[in-house]
Amino acid sequence: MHRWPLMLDLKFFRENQDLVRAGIARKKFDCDIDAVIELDEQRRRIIREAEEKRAAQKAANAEMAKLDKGSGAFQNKVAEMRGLAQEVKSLQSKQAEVETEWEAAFMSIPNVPDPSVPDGQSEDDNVTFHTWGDPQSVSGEALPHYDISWFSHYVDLERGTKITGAGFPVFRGQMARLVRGLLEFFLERNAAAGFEEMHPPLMVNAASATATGQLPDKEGQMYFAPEDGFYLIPTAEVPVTNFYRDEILEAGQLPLRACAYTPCFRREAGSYGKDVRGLNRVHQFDKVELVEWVHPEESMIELERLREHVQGLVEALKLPYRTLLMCSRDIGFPHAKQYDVEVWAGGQQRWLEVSSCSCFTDFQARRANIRFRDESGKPRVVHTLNASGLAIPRVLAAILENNLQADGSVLLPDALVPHFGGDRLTPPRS
RNA sequence: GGAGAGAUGGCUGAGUGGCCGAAAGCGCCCGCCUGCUAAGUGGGUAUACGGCUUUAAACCGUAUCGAGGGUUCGAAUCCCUCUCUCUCCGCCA
Repeated sequence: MHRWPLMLDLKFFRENQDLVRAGIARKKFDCDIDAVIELDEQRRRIIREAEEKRAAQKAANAEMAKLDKGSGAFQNKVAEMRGLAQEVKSLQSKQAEVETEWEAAFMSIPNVPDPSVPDGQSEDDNVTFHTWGDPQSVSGEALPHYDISWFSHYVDLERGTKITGAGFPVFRGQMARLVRGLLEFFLERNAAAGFEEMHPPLMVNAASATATGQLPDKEGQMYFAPEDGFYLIPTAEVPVTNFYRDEILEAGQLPLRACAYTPCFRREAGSYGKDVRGLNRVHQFDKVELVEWVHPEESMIELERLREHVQGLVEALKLPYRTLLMCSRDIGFPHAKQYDVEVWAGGQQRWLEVSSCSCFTDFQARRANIRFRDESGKPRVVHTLNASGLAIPRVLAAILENNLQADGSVLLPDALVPHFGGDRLTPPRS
């Protein structure tokens, strides 16, 4: 009686419980698969019963349609059908109840990791997949960005705290321009690579957040406006992926590629005191995001392409980086496979994550009900991918740290010069 | 925020309590016909879930006429709530 999204391939799930179980066991999420299976059985039992009664009711209705309404036979039939009508009603409400319960249980099941994802217990088990540039080659002047004398002038965290709260920086003057230049650089480079630029809403409803997997997994990490039931987006992935929610695309349209610049809002609950200095972790930041909708058979190849594209962005900025293949316990709830790209921040002498390139296989597309017509004309669920391209604050941090000159200026990579309108950021006057 | 109008299949658009999953037209697909094209002509043309089946197809059943709830033996059709769209007014970047 209800239409619910195709959350998982039900049949696959039922018939390959062991695979699903084994896959999920490699991840870090708790979920009760037995409960889901039990609820599914219960659900199907009730559906069958309710539908049988309903079919009987409909058959009787068809007969009654042919009877004279004033006749005794008609009146008898009405009396006879009263009981059945009650049964149908109560079965249907029971069905709705079980389905709601089952759906909630189902939504808590994470995606299964791809076989190529290495086992691992923590971030220490992530595999270094690729490196580029020499971390030791950075400027001898390197300082943590937050220790650069003029940093608090250009990135005013104190006033941001006054205006809003901790973790809401105000970028000023040349730094604001540099942020804008970076965004422009990323957007243009992505557009040149075939990503359609989008400018989406910054707030989303619960259905959208559920489709991409933020709900129910990350409920506490999003800012929420209860009056309207809207969530501030933690990434443009959410509104952009939902662009095609509940749609059936044509096979010829795939792959679809989009990019979007948006501010991102993250409560970062539970990470207090961890990496929070300067720009390392803030509650609002700018990011250009890449999203793709692809044919299921191409998603893993596309992930590699996407990763290479993202690496190209970092290379254009001349920032040493490494790409990690994330291990099973370090990939996210909706992820099948994930690479993180981390740039070297020479002042802090540490790696900063600036992009996460992910393949969600059909996990998000099922929840979002995004399908395409395959060669035979049958609807099939697409695969989605996304990547940051790139997140601004940490890129900024690395540029500041790695390119700091003795006179306090920061030399900018050639690629940014036309977007910034100069080849270096200079200390503020006075 | 106030007043009014509306929401039906890929599209247009009928349908105001009883075989309505839904007329008709358009589009699309398959066939026929036709020097070619156009026209004509016959048929077909949703999705999901459940059942059956080794799988799939076929088949059977159920649901879906913006969403949710109600009335009724029976709802696209009646009632309530909500959402959205359009028009007018107000407010406002």
